[in-house]
Amino acid sequence: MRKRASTKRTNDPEGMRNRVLDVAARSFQQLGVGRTSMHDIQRKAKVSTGALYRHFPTKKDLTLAVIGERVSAEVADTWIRAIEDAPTAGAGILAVFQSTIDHLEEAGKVSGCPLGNLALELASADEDYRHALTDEYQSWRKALAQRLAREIADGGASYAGSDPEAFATVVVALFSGAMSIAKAEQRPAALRDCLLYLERKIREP
Amino acid sequence: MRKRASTKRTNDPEGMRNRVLDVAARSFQQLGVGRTSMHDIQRKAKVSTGALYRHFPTKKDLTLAVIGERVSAEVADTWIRAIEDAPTAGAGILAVFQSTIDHLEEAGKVSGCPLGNLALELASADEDYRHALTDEYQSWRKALAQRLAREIADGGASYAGSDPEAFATVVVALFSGAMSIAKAEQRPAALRDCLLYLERKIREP
Amino acid sequence: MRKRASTKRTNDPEGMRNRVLDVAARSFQQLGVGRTSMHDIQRKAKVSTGALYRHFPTKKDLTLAVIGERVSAEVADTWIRAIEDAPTAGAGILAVFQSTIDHLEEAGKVSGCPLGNLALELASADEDYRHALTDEYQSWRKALAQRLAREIADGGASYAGSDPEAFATVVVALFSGAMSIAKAEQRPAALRDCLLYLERKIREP
Amino acid sequence: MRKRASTKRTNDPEGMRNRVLDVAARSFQQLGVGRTSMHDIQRKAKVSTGALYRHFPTKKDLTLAVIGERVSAEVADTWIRAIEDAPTAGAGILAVFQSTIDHLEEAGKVSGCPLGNLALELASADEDYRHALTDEYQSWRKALAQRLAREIADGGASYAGSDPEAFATVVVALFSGAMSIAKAEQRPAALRDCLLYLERKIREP
DNA sequence: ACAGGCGGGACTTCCCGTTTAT
DNA sequence: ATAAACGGGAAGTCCCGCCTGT
Repeated sequence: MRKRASTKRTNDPEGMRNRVLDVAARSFQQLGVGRTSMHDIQRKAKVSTGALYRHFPTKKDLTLAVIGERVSAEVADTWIRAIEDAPTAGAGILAVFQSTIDHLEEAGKVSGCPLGNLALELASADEDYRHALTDEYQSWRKALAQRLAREIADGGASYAGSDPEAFATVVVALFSGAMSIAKAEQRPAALRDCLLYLERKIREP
Repeated sequence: MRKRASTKRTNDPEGMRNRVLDVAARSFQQLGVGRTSMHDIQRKAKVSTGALYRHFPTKKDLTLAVIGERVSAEVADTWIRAIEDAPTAGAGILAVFQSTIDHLEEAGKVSGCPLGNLALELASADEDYRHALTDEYQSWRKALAQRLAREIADGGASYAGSDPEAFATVVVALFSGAMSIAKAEQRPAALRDCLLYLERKIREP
Repeated sequence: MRKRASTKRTNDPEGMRNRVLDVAARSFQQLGVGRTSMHDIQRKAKVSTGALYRHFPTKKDLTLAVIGERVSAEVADTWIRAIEDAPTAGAGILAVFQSTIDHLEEAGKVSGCPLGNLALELASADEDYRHALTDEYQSWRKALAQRLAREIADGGASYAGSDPEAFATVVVALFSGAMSIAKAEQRPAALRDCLLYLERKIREP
Repeated sequence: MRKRASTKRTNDPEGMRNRVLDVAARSFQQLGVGRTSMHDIQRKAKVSTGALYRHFPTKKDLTLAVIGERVSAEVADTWIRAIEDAPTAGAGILAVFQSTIDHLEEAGKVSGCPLGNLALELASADEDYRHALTDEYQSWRKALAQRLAREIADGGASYAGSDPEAFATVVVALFSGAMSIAKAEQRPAALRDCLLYLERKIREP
């Protein structure tokens, strides 16, 4: 009862895995996990069912891999490195808001914060998702808080008060929330309002 | 204790409609729209298929009704009335954060902001949803901004700067974002951090 | 985790079932059962997985339905009616051979005898298939044998000897075997040889 | 009883090849090519994957080898030699039918004609298969036709008419077709009917 | 008005033929 | 030469939103 069709095949597990993760990350970001079917991923990544399920036995496995390998990297690239490379924590924060606004305007549409999207969609679904997502939030806030703490110790960053952790949370919440509103409205106005507010607080505390 | 002069018919269209909306709103909030099935709603609201579809011909109709009638009311109850009834806008904002934290601790679990949940899930799915949701965000910010504007005109609310609209957005973003984090972490710590920050800014500007 | 997409739908169980059977019968005949996938059938019949499996829970169910409703009808149309309508059994037999050859030449390819194809492929796979297939062979031979018996009783059809059953089997075997060879060779030469032989036997016994 | 002067290596390439062909031929005959997996063959022939693929890089190669070396030999043994060794072509034909019936009754099951089975399964799949299979049919008919031609030239075999080629085809078709029916019915009745018919035609033309 | 039928499609399991690391 | 990994794809289960005969 089997069909045999012989076309040449090449084994490239690493490339295959990456292709799937890329496609999945992109679709999860734009449509959400629920609206992305495994079949869509197969088609867009040009991967067969067998190959897909060899690397990611369930959709959950794939989703967790996207969170741990792609969303995580995106948070690191967008926020953590930016914060660390900036002259001051405050300058880094403002820079990220500004560059996010620029990107959104270029793109012409707002698909939201990769981490925030998944957090809202998956947090109530499953403990494993929740843990993976809190880990990402933790890294994000920790990177911010550590930089702030250093500056506070050096007598700077007075806008953050004496509690760098709390202020890090405020920044993360502000960004996540503004992104939610921006996504609903499909325009970055909310982000711009928050940037304005932060500029005032950071530059003239 | 007396029997009401009621008709023979056991039907109660209005009551049924409300029952369905209640069940749906609750489930949408806790599981999301996608994970809530019409069958579940039927069962929990004790309504038959035909009766349900008489009132809400499609799931989309039901969802829009939940947004326009239930989520809207929740935003009004939780934020708009609280802001208007409080002695000052600032006090109102702090009170809402505080009471939200109290509620979450009582409930022992965090299902997130009703509006934020739906916004993230539905915004990218359909224009009709998006419009209904932005309307809610607008009302929320507008109520805040108007109160702030009044106080600024009276020489108060200096923490809000000169732009009440922008500060309103900041508050909404802060609340939404903190709720996202709180939902992911299943604890209201992020809200508490934000409350702390706001207290400092509002009380000693 | 569900996607909802609303496109209009129409319920037509009967039409759907027939569309599937048509497509399946055609593909089973041309490619064989084993080389026809349920997915192929879905695509060609423009039927969704759910709809397909509602009508035919397994591939076996579909295959048995094709045998009992389509192959059966084809045998009836091609052989049984032709035999009954012909002036004599012999004339009928020759006519079927001739018209088969004509059809094959027109088509330019030989996909074999619908019943024979399935018989060879499925007989060793499963008892249920076997029974369904033998039933068809029986009807075919029975129709031939009865016609022959009538003519023998009337003093005709001397070429068939005194045993109409055995001669019916010979005709069926001759046709099936010639079709096998014709399919392998992709030309109707074998059928023509058999027709020649039968003509000689029937016309000048 | 003496030990053979053999090499250290336990390998026996020729023997392995034969073992594989035997196992494959047997399984192809009983289950068909499609229902026979390379893994089954490996296991039954006690050969490792690599060893198998050294001799037969693809399943197609193996299948063609089975056709060209095993099926071919079976046709030669069963029909061609029998025809040549018999006192007359007619006697040979009858003998083959008879011995086939005897074998089937002994075996208690009917797996069909090795050539016919493969022909039906593979003819429509691939040109290479088709050619290999038509070659076998050709040899079979040719052997029959040549013997008949000799006898006709000697004034015998009047039952075959003047066209030995056509009658050879009739015999082959009759055998193949009867085998199909016998396989479907799992009893050699159809073959017996055909034998009866042929006896009458050949003995008392 | 209602229960059950219908069509839609997502997800997963299974196994097969082939390739590759060892 | 061997066993394990790999990519391909068929078959099936499940449930959902919607429609319809009674």
